[in-house]
Amino acid sequence: MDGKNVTDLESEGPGTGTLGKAMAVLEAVATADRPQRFTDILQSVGQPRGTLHRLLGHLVDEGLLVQRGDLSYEPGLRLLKLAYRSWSGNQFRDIAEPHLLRLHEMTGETVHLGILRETEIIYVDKVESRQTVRMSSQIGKASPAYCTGIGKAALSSLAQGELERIAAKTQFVAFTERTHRSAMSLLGEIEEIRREGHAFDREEHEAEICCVAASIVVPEHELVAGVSVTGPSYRVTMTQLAAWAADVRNAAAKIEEEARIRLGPGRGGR
Amino acid sequence: MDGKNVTDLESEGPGTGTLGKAMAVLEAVATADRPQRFTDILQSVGQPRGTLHRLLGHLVDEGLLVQRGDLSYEPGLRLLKLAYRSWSGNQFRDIAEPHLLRLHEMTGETVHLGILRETEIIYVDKVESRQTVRMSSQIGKASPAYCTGIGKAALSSLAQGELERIAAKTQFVAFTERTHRSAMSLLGEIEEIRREGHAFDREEHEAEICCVAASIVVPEHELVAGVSVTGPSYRVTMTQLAAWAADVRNAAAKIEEEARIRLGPGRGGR
DNA sequence: AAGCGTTGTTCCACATAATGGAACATCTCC
DNA sequence: GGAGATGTTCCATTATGTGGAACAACGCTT
Repeated sequence: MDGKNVTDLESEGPGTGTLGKAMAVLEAVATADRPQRFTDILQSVGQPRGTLHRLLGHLVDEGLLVQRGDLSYEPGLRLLKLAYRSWSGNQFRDIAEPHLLRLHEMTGETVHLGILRETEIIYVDKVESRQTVRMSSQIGKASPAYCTGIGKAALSSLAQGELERIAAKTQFVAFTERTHRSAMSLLGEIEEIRREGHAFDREEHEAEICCVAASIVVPEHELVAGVSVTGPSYRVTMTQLAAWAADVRNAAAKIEEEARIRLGPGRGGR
Repeated sequence: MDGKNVTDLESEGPGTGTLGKAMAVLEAVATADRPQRFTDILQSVGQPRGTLHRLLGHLVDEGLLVQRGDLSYEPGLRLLKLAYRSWSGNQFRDIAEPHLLRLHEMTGETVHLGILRETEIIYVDKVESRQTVRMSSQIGKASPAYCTGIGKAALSSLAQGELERIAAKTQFVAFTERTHRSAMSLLGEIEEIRREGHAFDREEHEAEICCVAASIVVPEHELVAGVSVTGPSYRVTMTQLAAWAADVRNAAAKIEEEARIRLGPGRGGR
């Protein structure tokens, strides 16, 4: 029927049928940083006008999207409701929490917990400098794995084949001067990270922001994640970060150990 | 094809096609408070086995659900990613924030901001007693409108017809002794709330918890919401709540005014 | 260890529901 | 008031999802 859906944009690919298309549209709108108009979406998702129109209609009916007065689309409230339990019921986060707090007390800087999902890191928790900010603006945020500390740490703990698959799938965008520009460059650093046991982000994703990170792996649950301590370069030197590396590795190890125990045998009985 | 999907569980109803069924499944899993097994879902969503099986397969492929080792299903991380912008890009929340903070400073108790979505209130922000808790456990949570302060305040600002439609759709569950048990009972209180301009929750949803709330309405954006101040009964008496009512109404009015201005003309040009 | 119930998975003829090209509105800026 | 966008509707075509029923894989009990 369609000659194009064979190509993989970034999603899993073929067999997902109608739902896959709907989700691609949803993701296009949710990922964009401003309300998307019909034509915008038309371009990001390569679908015929008629189809897209109906798809959007359904998404709005379902409350997944909201159409504003100027006809542009925004993510709807229902998403928040649905996500609620994927966060609040997240045992892994619960387990990690005290360790994150401890790490924050030791360093005084922002601590992140993120989970690897293909080429992305999704942040599931954050402890930051005691501020009035309540829901941290980062929860649920997705960042590319190849240019973040947690991302690289997580990648480094994958089997080589898996790592290469993901590296091949990654789109290298030069966020800053120091961002990796190729899979080769990334794979090189991963080697080093494997030896050291921790990863640095030297202003590779955002200028003036750097971090140390270590990975957390729970194979029984196909869970690959990481913790990091992040700070602004003007306050946190690389030497300082290096000094924290052991603590970060330590925290990661503790979380990993506890998760293995408390999350149970998992899909071992598959 | 199917003789049952005509009945409305709680979702919009018919014309949403395949996507609608998928979302019903997703919602069933996300709403349940523990991992759902195939058979559990089979019962909550009235779909034939074959259909449900494929549906679940697709949802897992898309990352919306995760299948665990014991074959049970949980909400997936992708939901968190998708919800991210429905929260972080939410202008209304941004606008309300300073007012919530002020209200919190005045009262010292927990302040909520919630938006009405049919029969439910979805909490989009929360300011609580300065604790170490970071992401408030409430963001994205959905509670029934008929037994919460914000819910009743929001309902009271609807046109009578709309109110009755929603009341008719509501399932009255007796959470506590004081929970409304019928639409009639609810409609009665709504009358009163309209006169007063604010609503109380007298331990109707959770024992030992009560609140005062006032509604926020931005018709241009089809937005019906509310703010509340909540506290445990042992510390916050009804007299105390009544004393705060004016402040709550005031904050609501301020938010409403600012939202009208800053959110722009909205769908007026429809 | 055989038997039975429960739970999850696969198959396939069938028709519903998605498809997408093209014509029709509607708005916007010269 | 016309030319170029941008959004909406229509409808014959068939791919896609449907769901009954048979099958497989447990986990209990006898």
